[in-house]
Amino acid sequence: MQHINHGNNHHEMKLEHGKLHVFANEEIFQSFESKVYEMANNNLRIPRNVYMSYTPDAHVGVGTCIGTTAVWRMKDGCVSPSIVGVDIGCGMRVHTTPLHRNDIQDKGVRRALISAIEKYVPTNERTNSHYADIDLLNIVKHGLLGLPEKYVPDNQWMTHVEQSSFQFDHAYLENHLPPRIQKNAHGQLGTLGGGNHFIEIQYLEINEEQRELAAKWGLFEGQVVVMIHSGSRAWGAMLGREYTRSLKEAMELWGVQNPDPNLIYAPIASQEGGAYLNLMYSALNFAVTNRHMIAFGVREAFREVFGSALELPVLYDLMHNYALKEFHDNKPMLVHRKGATRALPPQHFLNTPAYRATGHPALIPGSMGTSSYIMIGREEGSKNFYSICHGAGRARSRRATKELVTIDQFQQSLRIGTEDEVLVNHRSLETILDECPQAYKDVDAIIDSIVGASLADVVAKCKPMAAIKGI
DNA sequence: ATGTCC
Repeated sequence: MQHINHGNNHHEMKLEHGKLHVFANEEIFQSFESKVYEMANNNLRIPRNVYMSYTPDAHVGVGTCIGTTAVWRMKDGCVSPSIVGVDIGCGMRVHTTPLHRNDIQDKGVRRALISAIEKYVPTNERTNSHYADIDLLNIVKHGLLGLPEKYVPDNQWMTHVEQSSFQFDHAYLENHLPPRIQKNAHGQLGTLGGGNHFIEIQYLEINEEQRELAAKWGLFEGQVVVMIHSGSRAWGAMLGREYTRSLKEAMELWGVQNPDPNLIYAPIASQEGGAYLNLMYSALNFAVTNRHMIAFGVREAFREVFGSALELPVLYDLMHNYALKEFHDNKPMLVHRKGATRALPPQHFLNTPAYRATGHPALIPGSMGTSSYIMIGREEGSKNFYSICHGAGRARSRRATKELVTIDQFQQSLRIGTEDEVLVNHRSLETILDECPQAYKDVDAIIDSIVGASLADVVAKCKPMAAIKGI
């Protein structure tokens, strides 16, 4: 495999079927196993790919590595459900509070917040939605624009998001809408889900060099913020599965060959490709609304503890599993991000108007017990279609983690029993052991890779004080 | 990721 080191944590790998760019510092670059290059090589066989890259958090996934940015032209390109990933529309959201970390240092206060959040945000609702007056069809068709006004505390909840609504041809939806999926999905609106999804209460450490920008964004040293990580729940998973099956059948019919049976794709212009894109947009609408409603519940919880005058403005909401039509060099491209986060620099036209001048906050979670980050994109990010990492990235499988790490070690990483303890909603850590920090790469090395590659800068570090997880 | 498999 021919390898060009461009310096600044930027590597170019010449694989059999095309070029792969890798953004990683030396330590992370050396840690990549050969399987991630095999996967890239299979992905590069998809016709007319114009760009493919890994961010430093890249690791093996189904069909495609998590941490992939892959681009095709709209006019003759392909769309791949495998490069979007199974949790369509999964993403991050941060709300600020007027509170200082000292206000919630008391463990009793933090426990009260955890209980209140659990009351308003079910982790795994299986009965009826709390929100009987929300019309699911309206949500999947129109995203945040489909919400009744009473669920929008302030107009900035509509404007401080990557995208509030995704438009698509609703005919595709109406033809593929099993009633069972509708019922399940409605019951899940505003619920957290399991796996790596979480709600964390954190406090900020502002990067001195970005103090001006932090202030513009309303951030201050020691500020309490709430970080939310969730996706499209069963809606995206079930429809995604259905469309993966239909694309697979189409590929067999067309005689398309790929060594990886889990790698699914179709031309954007094909009926099947178009149908998938339409489904995907409905899932993005569900996902952004789901995070909005989770935040709405978190706001209720904070008001229960601190009084009903308290407001929780949204800092930003953005996704890391999707395929978006974006203009790059004035040409319409389909940019797939699977475990990759858009980080646009100041003045870039793709910024949502509220963040046009400053660039938007790029929200990067760490793992339980470690720091998360609020970043700002740089001009140089154009070399990677403005993609940066989506988190620490898994270092080992759930199973391997459970075999390797003890409960004691997990407790230590949460600093249980100290002043610094990260309080967790679970009484036993056993059920979420596969989410311990030891399951993930070192997030600081991942961020170092991104900063060293000049893709983005750190605005604030977010230190965990309490974590709410599903199972 | 997902009422985790019909």
